[in-house]
Amino acid sequence: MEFANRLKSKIDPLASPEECDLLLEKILSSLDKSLSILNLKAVNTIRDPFCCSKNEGSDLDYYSRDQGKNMVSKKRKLLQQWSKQVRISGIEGPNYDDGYSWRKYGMKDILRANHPRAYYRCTHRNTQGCLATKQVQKSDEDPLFFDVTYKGKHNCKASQSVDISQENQKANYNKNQNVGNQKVENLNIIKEEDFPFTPLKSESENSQFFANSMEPFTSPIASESLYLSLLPTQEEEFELDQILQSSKLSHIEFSTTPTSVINSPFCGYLDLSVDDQVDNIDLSLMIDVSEFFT
DNA sequence: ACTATTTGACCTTA
DNA sequence: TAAGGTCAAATAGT
Repeated sequence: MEFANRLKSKIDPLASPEECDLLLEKILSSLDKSLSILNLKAVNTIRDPFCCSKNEGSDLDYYSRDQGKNMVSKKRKLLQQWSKQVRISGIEGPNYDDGYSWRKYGMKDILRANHPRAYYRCTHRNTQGCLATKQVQKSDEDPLFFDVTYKGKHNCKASQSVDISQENQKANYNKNQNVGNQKVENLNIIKEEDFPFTPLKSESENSQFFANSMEPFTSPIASESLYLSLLPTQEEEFELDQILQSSKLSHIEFSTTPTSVINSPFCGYLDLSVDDQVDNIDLSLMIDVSEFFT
């Protein structure tokens, strides 16, 4: 606001274009940072339990075909549903390993979407009756991103075939070795709404999260690492709140809505494991988001 | 031979 | 009725 007011006062024939450009740049930078702070707050709004439990247990009339093609009225329970967005820039593409084995059973062009949606079900559906499914669709905004929607929980025993702690070790090794871009499998989960599976121990210990789409926050280090289940721990969330509620920030007011945040391409987590990234945020900004988007 | 994927047809849902 | 979701025969891969 301050920069904008300054710019406003400069709009006269005497103001130099360079001066105005500088102020414009500062305003744009502030907007970026503001959105980053909103992303932090989105962590809490996205994880509102209601958003994931609303479908659970609700009965719905439907008709299913029996062997004789007769239509039979039945009740069914809608499966619990989760969604997350995955950024993939490596060779794995949408077939990245999330620890479960999936069988592709369909592909569909979606209206007003540039990329088809792929349908997967758990490999153990027939053998163990596991009803978990997932849908994968390349993002329209950024071809490096995939929207993944999980439906139903795994009840199969043969799941989680991948030792994720080993994967994390490998990722940390790559990070420490400062491996270049070539031939490194990159997988960044940048948005997650209640991961459908019980996080493994190594995941909660290593939980790291970072903002997506915000170039200043997509560090080269993070983009070369493998992250799985990036929800912040309770301690980290508490830490976030502490930062946001510190004296420096006591005047900040957030007025976001979950929907707008979730739909924002900037929605994501900030990687708290990289301290200087947090330092990059100018937390002294005052934001009233309701005015921000009107 | 067995398993996984592709893809057009069919079914369900709103 | 259109769009999304699933089925299953054909095909590909091992």
